[in-house]
Amino acid sequence: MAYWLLKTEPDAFSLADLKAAPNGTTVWDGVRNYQARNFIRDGMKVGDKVFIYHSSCKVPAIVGVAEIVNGPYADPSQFDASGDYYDPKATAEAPRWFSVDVQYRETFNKPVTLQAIKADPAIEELALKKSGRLSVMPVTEQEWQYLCGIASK
DNA sequence: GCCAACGTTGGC
DNA sequence: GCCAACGTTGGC
Repeated sequence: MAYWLLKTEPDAFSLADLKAAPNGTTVWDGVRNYQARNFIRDGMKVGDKVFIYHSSCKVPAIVGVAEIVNGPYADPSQFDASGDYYDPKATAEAPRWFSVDVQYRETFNKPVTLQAIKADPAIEELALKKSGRLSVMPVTEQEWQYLCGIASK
C-alpha cells in the first residue's frame, strides 16, 4: 500500500463535500499536469491512503484522510466536449488523463497546516514543502505516520 | 530541441 | 489582488 496527498480547493470541493457525497465517494477528475497524471496512472492502487489537502483558502492544511476505492481509469472529463476539462487530443484508445475514485475516511480534529509543515524541520523531504504547485504527490510511510501523529495530538 | 512568451497555481 | 514559481506552448 502506498500513500498520497491530493490537493483540492475547498471552495470548489472540500473534504466535507466528499463526506457528504453518495457513499462518501467521488471521482477525482480534472488533474491536468503530467507529473501528477503519472502518479495517478502508474502509482495509485485500490487500498492506497490519501491525505486531503485544502489549498487556496484561509488556512492551507492537510484536513483528513480518504482511500482509493477504484481505478485508475481514463478520466471521463477529458471526453466531455462541453466541460472545462475537455481535451480534444484525447481518445478512448489513447486517453491522456487518469482518475481514481476516492472514499471519505476521516476528518482530523487538528488539521496539519502548511505553516506548521513549513516550520517543522522534521518534514524536510515532503514534496508539499518543495514543489508547491504539484496537485498529486507521493507521501512516504514515515511522513504519513508522522503527520497523522501531529493531527491526533 | 532551445527558449521566450504565456498561462496557471497557490501562498500571502 | 499581487506576484513568484514553474509548467506548457509554439516559433524558429
